[in-house]
This record gives sequence, structure tokens and C-alpha cells, in this order.
Amino acid sequence: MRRPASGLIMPGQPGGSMPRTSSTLAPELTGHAIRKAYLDFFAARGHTIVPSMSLVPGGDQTLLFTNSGMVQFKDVFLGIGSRPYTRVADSQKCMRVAGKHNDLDDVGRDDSHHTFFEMLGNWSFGDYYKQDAIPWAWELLTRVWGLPADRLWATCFQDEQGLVPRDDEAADIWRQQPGMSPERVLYFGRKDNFWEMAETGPCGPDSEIHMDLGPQACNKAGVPGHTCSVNGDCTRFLELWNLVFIQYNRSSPTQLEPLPAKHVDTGMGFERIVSVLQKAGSTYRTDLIQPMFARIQTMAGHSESQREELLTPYRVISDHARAASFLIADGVVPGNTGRNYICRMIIRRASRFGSKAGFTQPFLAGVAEAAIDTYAEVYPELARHRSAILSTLTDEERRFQRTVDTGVSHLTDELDQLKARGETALPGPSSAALYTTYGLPLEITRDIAREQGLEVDEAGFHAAMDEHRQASGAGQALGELVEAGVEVYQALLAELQQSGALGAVGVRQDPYSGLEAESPLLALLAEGQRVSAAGPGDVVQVILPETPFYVESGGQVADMGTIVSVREPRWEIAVEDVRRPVGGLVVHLGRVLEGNPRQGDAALAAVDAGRRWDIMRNHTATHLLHAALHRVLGDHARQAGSLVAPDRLRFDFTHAQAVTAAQLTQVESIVNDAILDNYRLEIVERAREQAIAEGAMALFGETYGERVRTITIGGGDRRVSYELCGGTHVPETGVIGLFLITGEGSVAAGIRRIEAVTGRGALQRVRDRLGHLEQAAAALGSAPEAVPERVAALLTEKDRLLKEAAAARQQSAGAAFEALTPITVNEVAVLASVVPDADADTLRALADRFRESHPTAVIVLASVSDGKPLIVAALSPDLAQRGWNAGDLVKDVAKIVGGGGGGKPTLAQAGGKDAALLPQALARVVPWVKAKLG
RNA sequence: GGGCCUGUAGCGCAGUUGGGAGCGCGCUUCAAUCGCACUGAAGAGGUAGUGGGUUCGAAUCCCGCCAGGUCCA
Repeated sequence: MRRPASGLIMPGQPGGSMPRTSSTLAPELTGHAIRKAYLDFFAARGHTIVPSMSLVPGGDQTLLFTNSGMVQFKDVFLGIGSRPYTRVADSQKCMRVAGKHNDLDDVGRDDSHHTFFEMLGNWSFGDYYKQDAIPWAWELLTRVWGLPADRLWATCFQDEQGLVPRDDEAADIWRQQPGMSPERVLYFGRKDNFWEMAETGPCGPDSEIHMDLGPQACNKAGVPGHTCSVNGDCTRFLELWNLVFIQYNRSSPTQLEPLPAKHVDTGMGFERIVSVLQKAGSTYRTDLIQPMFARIQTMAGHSESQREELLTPYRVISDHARAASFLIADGVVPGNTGRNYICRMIIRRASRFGSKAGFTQPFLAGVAEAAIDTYAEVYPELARHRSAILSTLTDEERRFQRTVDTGVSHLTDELDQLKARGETALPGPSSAALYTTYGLPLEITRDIAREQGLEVDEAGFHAAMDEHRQASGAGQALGELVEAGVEVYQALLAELQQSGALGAVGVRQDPYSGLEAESPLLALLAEGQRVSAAGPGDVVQVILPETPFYVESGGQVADMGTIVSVREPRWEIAVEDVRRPVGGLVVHLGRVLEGNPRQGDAALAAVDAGRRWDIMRNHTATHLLHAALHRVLGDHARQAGSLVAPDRLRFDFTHAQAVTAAQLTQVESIVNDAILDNYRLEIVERAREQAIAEGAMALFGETYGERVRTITIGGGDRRVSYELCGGTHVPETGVIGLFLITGEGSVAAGIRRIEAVTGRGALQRVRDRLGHLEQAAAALGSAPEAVPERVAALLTEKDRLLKEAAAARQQSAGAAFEALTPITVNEVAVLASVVPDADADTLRALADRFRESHPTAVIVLASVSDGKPLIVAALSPDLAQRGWNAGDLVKDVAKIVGGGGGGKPTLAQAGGKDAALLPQALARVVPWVKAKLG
């Protein structure tokens, strides 16, 4: 056990056995201090420091979670977005949980993998380049943080295919750094040192800094033939920092063009550098994670040695509790699809490892508290959503417990059957079915099976899971337009910009200041191809230099409307949808109603005004609803999805229980009060920082630039709502008219949905309802207000009458039955008759009565129900034992009336079609009995 | 987006080749007790998620929709 002298870095020590807390660390070595040192370093070099973006990447539907620092700047590199700064640095929340980057199942089994982590990054947008980026990185590592230069290695790019020039520029700069020796600058190929975002687009060579942790850090020391190396297969060399130099644009697999503006994109794993600086030997032994270890240990009452034995559960629980806390804080609650599903899997995996550590009750909230306390200072959203995080975790643990319980009971049934058959193994398909159908994890299945002396066929399990994967297929969730032809639109945009038809910002879109705009028709597309003109009936895509049409965003649906010619000859296009396939380009999708629109024609774009006003009513009402939910349910009721359409609005929010009728009424009233107060809406652009500091509600899945549009309803002390929003709104709330909630329900566990209507939709609904009420009142011959009472009375009366009628029918049927006399055929009492007005129940009851009084009996009773014949046949038990079957009898009889039947040997029933033939049918009974006897 | 499972009384659930809608808990009333618990007796409560189809007949078989669970992407 070695203790580092304060401030002195001694890298290369194995570290590991000595857990540290911030109290044993020098102040400048705490995780928070290291993060701050990084940001300060780059701030001092002209960088703007920006906050981390949400874990939920807005506007990037190809990405489940933000998985690296550059996600928030992707649009800049793609050339479709810009920032007011050219140098920026941050610490970005990241999540790597699916795909090749990180397999969830591996987290916790080693010393370094995490689902959630932070990535430190600094960027240059066409500003500084290698000459600055490399020396700064070197300076920070060796001078500020004191890492020994002779332990650091740099890698540069050399194309193994010889197509891209070697990055000698970077290598030269590395070799000039103080303390760097030339033999520690190495070249690697495309896999390690060339960065590409996609098949085409910006790309470039990158340089990595690796640290030699010393021979004792190698985990393959004893393996024959192993040699430690940079980018090798052991743990001795640790990659610290990756500097990407974006200098090319790839237009095809073989075509690279130099970019006019070169960018720098760097990323350094925060936990990793902290573990190196703290000499912790493992990211899990840094002061970032240790508070969670300590909390687990206290809660479980473990000794030091127990904690070390249970290292894997400790790692899993702490990593997952931290990840889940950050996810929930960013609005991702456990659910059964997409990112919500990932959140659930993380919590359930932590819960499973919790039972290995001895927890039998929900415990994650306790661990999450430690995570929140550790990080709240840097990520205030954790503190803000503290109670939501804790209760969400506990809820999900309980839900998982229920799932496991029912899964285990299914498993036990199956194991009992297997044991009864003398089997020794649970088949793979069975264990897979338990998992995919009931959510019972393989580990639990295996443990329980073993307790009962059975093995699980795990190869079979995995084979069945592969089959399941196959059967589930790959879903296509994205719109085909956006997916398919991005390149077409990118090319089109570039062309229009180069020809000067469009400015640098692209199409000027302004859905706020008016509903009409006049401009020349820039381009027409039909079936994905540029065309110069179109004719009636054609389905076209229209591009205009400016448009008042709103593109679907933030839940508000796209506008519809028309584009018409301003001069002769006349033409008209009906616009049905509007999209933004790439930033800067707005495409109107429509159909030519009349005439022949041609490229270059003067055109008037006009939004369907009535529809738009309905949408604006619903959008403003959505803000009022959101605010009212906060007041009534609490701050945890946050937006989880929204639809603003002309005829309705739908609002999903996080809330664990159903909203009560009383709460709904209260919410509805609050919204309507705000409408009646006729607040003016104040719509202002502000700096994002300022708006958020002032308490504006920002939504997930939305990217906000530096300037944001804010919607305030009610000013001063009477502020009702304050949100960041790019949607369109009514000028004052009175325009909304009436707000009615039409439904409340659950979307997923922990998420509720409210649907509502406003304005014309609400009026229509009220009219419909009143109409129905009037009709009901008229039919009842009573006043509308007396309808409920009257209906209740009628229903009671109806029940009474039905019972009376049934009793009367039974009585008259009974009387008719009494009047019948059976005939006797060889000691067998036989009765075959029609009983008027009897239903099936009555016939059965009468048959029972007859059998009670005649020990050896055959009885067939029939009646007519709804014009169709109904026949019941019964035998006494002794006859049934002799092999007679009431089912055979009733079939024989029903044949005559055009039907069939069946039942049990002693009692059967049948129906038919022709009631008039019943007498003939019943005449079959005596011959049937005689045949049986004979 | 897709695969699988489930939907029966207030709650938990049973119901086999398609032919009497049931069990436990809870509820109501009565009895017993000074009262409560317990006990005994009687009783109420179900559009069988919903809409179609097959059939003489569907809780049961088939299809659509809705809701919940679960896994995969």
C-alpha cells in the first residue's frame, strides 16, 4: 500500500488496492478540480466554455444517446450549422451502451468500462490547428498535470493503402515537444488513426496520446509470445486523448478534397485521466465513484474484505446507479422502447447485481443519492430532479421484482414437469421464452434450476435468442425521405447556394410574422429528380427562397396550404407536408391541382390560415397545460412528448400514477382560467443561459442555439408559463376559446398522456355532447338535468322486470312440464317434448328435475328462442355408464331441424334452423332409445 | 418498428377435443357476542378488453383494434 506524496505524480504504479476519497486527496487532484483545470486551461487560450448537452441528442435521430463530445457540434462539421465562437471546450455527458462501443453485459467485469462517462473536449472551427492543438495537449498533460513525458507516446496516421498522405505535419510537431523523443512517435493505419463520420463527409487523420503504465500494468504478462505495445492487446498502454484533425471532405470512397476550413475535434475520457492522475489504477477507485462504493457498503453492512470479494456487483451497481440518475435527470425514464428501454435494462441489471450483493429490497435510490451528491455541483439537473430520480429507481426495482416473481412461478411449473419426466436439463428454447416473454433473466433461471438439480442448456438459449433477434427484424423507424436522399438534398442546397439563388443560411423560413410570402419558384422535384416543370396531378416537391410554412418540430405538425402562380398562366399546388431534409433547405410536398408550374415562376406561398390558427390554439394551450400539471401534480410532471395538431393536442409527461378525476378537473380549470384572463403572449429571443437561469422550461430532444425563442404567458407576478419554444402561438390566450380534456391514460410505465381539444374542436365536442344529451332527454321525455336519475331508475326497473319475466317463464315452463307424462320403454322413462317459452337454463333445470324423479331416464326438451329451435338432451348416470351418450342423441335429433350439437354424455344441447320441424325431430327420440336397447 | 405472453366479479386467479361462468379474499344482510376479532348462514356483484368472422352454439377457434407485460432493434 503506497501513499503518494501530495501533488507528486508517480504513474506506473499498479494502484488498485487503496480506495481513495476526496479527503485523502490533494485538493487539486479531486475529480472536480481536474475537470475544472481542463476547462480553465482552454478558457485561458481563448475557448468559450459551454455546458454539456443533454444525454438525449436533439435532432439526431440516428443516435440513441450522446456518445461523444462532438455530437453537439456535428452540424458545424457538416457545414449546416454555425456557432458564434470558433474555439470551444466542454465536459460532455456521454452514454455508450449499445453497438460496438460498449456491451452493457461487460460493464463491471473490468476496471475501466462504463455506461455513463464524461468526455473532455476542445474544438476549433476553422481556427487553430495542429500547431496549437498538439502543444497545448502536451503542455496540459506534462506541465499542468505533471505526467512524465518519457512515459507518453504519440500516434500519427500513415495510410496502409497509400492513398492519403502521411500526417508528417503532426508527427513533426510531436517530435518537437519538450521531453518527447522521436522513437515514441509512431504511425498507424486507418483503423486506429483515421477518423470518418460516415461514408462521405468531413474526415481526417487523428493523433492519439497513450501512456505507458509500466510493465506491471500488463494483464498478459505470462502469455507466451506477448509483447506490450501501443494499440496492443494488453492493458499496459492506455489511450488518454484523441486529437482529430478534420481537413478533408470525402465525396466518394476514393475521392478526398482538402477542406478550406480545417477543424480540430478532441476527446479525452474524463474518468480515465482522473484515474491516472489519482493513481487509482481503476476508474472505479477514483473519488468520482468511491462515494457510491461507500454507500453500498454501508447499506449492505459489508466488511472491507466482503467489498473486495463483491467487486463486480459493486462496480455494476455504482456505474448503473450513476448512469440511471443522469438519464432520469435528462428525462429518460424506464420504458419498453428505445432509450427508455436502455434505462430500464440498466436499472434491472443493477438490481440483479444488488441481489448478489445481498440486497433484498429496493436499494438503488440510496446509491443514487451518493451519485447525486457527488455530481450535483457540476450537473445541477441532478439536484433539481432528485426526488424524481429516487422514486423512479425505486418504482422500477419494485416492478422488476414483480416481473421476476411471475417469471419464477412459470419457471417452477416447467421445472416440476421436467423433473416428473426425469429430465436433467432445461431446454434452451424454454429459458429463452422465459426471458423474452416474461423478462426472467438467464442468470436467475440458471440459479433456480441449479437449486433444483437441473442444468440450463445455454448454447440452446443463445441459439433461441438469435432466432428471436432474427424474428424481430430491424425496424425502420425513420421517414424514408430523410433517410434515403440526404445526398440529393445536400447537393441541391449546395448548388442553389453556389448559384446565388439561396444565401448562406439557405431558405429563409419565417412562420411567425405572416401566413403568406411571395418569391420565385426555385426548384421543382418529381420522383426525387429535378424537373423544370410539372403538370396537373403530379406529386411534386417545391423549393422556395422564402416560406411562411412551419416544418414539424417540437410536436407541432407541419403546415398545409397552397402555392399559386402570381401571374398568368395560372397554376396551383396543394401543399400537404413540409420537411427539412437537411439544415437550410425547406421542401414543400404537394400535388399540382391545376396548370403547369415552372421553375422561375413568381409564386405565392399561403398557409391554410384556419388550420394554422387551430394549431396555434392547441400549441399555446399545451404550454398552459404543462404549467397547470406542474401546479397540480408537482415539478416531476415533465414533458415526455407532445403532439400539436389542428384537431387535438396530446401531451405525454412523467408521472408514476394515474391522474385522478379531481386532478384532471383542477388542471382543466386552471387552463381555462388562464384563457379567460386573456394573457398576452410575450415572445422574445434571449440568450439561452439567461432564459434557463430565469427558470424557463426547456424540453428534451431539442437543440437550442445560443439565442433561444422564449414564450412567456402572463407577465410579472402573474407569470403563468415560461418555455423555450420554436412553435407558433396565438397572440393572447383568449383566442383559444375553450379547453377540454378528452382523455387521460398511460403510454408506458411512468409516463401518462393527456389528450385535449380547444377552440373549434372544443365547441364541436360540446355541441355533440349536448346534442346527444338532448336526444336522450327527448327519448326519455324528461328534462336534460334529470337524465342521469331517470336512466338509473329505468335500469333498476329493467333489472326487476327481467328477473320477474325470467321467474314467470320458469314457472309457466314448470307448469307446462308438470303436465307432461313420460312413456316407459323397457324400464327407461322417456320424455320428449316442446316446452314453450323456456330458455336453455330452464330446459336444463327441468331435465335435472326429471332425472331426480326417474333414476333411469332419457329426456329431450325443446323450445324456440329467437325463432330458432333449442334442444336439451339428458341421460341418467346409469345409462351414461352403459355407454349411452346424450351428445349422440341430441345430434340425431338436431339433424332434422338443420343443426348439430354436442356436450357431455349425461347432458348435451343443440340448436337448429327450422323450428317448425321440432315435432318431427322429437319423434326421433323413442326410436333412438329402442335402437340402443335392441 | 418487430417477436412472444396476458386481458374472466372490487382484488388475486381457475376453467381441454367449443355445449351449465366458477374459486379465494373483499363487500352487504342476518345470527352469535356487552363489544371486537373469530365463527355460522344467506346474498349482491360479470357487455368474459373491444369489434368482426367461423358455428346450431364461442370465455374457449380465427382476424382486426385497444390496453398491460416482456424481449429484440
